[in-house]
Amino acid sequence: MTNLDTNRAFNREAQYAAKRRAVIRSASGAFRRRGYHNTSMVLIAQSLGLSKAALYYYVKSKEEILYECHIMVYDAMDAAVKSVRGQGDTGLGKLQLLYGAFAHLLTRDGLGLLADVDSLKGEFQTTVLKRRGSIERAVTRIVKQGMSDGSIKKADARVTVYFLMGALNWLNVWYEPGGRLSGEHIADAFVTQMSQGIAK
Amino acid sequence: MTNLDTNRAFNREAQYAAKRRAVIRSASGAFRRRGYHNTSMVLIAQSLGLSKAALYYYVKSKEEILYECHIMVYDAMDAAVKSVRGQGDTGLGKLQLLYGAFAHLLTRDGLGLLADVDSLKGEFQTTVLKRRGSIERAVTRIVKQGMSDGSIKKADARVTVYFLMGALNWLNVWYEPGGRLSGEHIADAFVTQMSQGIAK
DNA sequence: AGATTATTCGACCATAAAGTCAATCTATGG
DNA sequence: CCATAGATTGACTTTATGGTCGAATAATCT
Repeated sequence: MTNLDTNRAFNREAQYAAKRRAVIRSASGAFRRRGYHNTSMVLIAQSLGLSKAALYYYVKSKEEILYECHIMVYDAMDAAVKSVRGQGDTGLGKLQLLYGAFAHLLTRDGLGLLADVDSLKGEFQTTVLKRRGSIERAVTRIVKQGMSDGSIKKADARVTVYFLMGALNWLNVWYEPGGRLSGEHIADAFVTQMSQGIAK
Repeated sequence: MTNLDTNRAFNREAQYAAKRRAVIRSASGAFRRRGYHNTSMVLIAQSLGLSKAALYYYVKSKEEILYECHIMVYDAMDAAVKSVRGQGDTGLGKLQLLYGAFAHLLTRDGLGLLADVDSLKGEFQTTVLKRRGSIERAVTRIVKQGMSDGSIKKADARVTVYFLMGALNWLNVWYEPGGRLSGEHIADAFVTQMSQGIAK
């Protein structure tokens, strides 16, 4: 096996992985715009110039696509959580960085939080709920930290977090990529609004 | 035709209307919990102790049920908007009343904002979007009023409103009637958070 | 070039769930 | 107690769509 061989083989795998990702990304957009159940496999296929059958070469089921869409977002969010570790002096400072990062993910980066968790079954649903819970807990932890260090006003942390996450989730419905409002603009506005809402 | 007749006839109609409402209400809850597409007509029927066929005596289609669910919420919200007319001295004061009323609707009163607008077609969808737009415009108007009278900090009113409406919409996902958090509690927290987020 | 493997497709199958309908049961009025 | 209108049903049809499969095509290796 020559070096070229492994390069080729690698290329193959990379090609496959790239196309698989393309399927997920394309579906993700369609799901966000039209909803999971209003998006047929044929439509996803067409938007990629493929036949429906070809899709199943890259993916085991429609549900798996939805699952991967969720995972994609939560991976990005986990990365954001990790990236603010150490940064930001107070809890509020940390939260500002994190919340801004979230807003960027969901606008500039074209990712979309999906609400369709109920369409996932069994293991898929369990995992996704776990991931969502994990994110929420991370945010809650920061909020509580802020309440301890005096940067955030004391209140029910759970409600606070749900309030903030809700605003983010609603982006799916109204944010249009390339529209009047840029991701930066929105992220700024959200961070400001969030900060003032909870700062002490 | 005696007086009794008209009473009876009225009773019939009232009975019919009441049962129809029961169908909508029951479906509304199921839609909120499981999602529109994950809720079959058979399930709705069962939860009312009826057969699926009987449902179609009260309702023309599943889509019509979804439509009515939306309308129910928007009617309630319109009423809330009307009820704060005249009340509240500043824009912020008005908004506090309204936002609290909204939060109450969506918790205590068991109504649920649905995001499934994409599952509605044609006239149905148009109307629902119109109603949603109308509510958003009403809220925007109040926010702008607040920005004029100095009670609300100047910012992009549209983004502000979306932010606030998003937090409300997310209630569907996490609020559980009869759970640890009462509707009152949540409404209070939301109003506080909202106020501080935008007050000058 | 020929063999082998990766990719794609047309045509089909399976099924869940919406929607229909003639027949039945139930209440109301005379 | 019969007649009529209201209410409900079981059994059926229809349809949309997710998913499968063997064959065909394209790419890669020796």
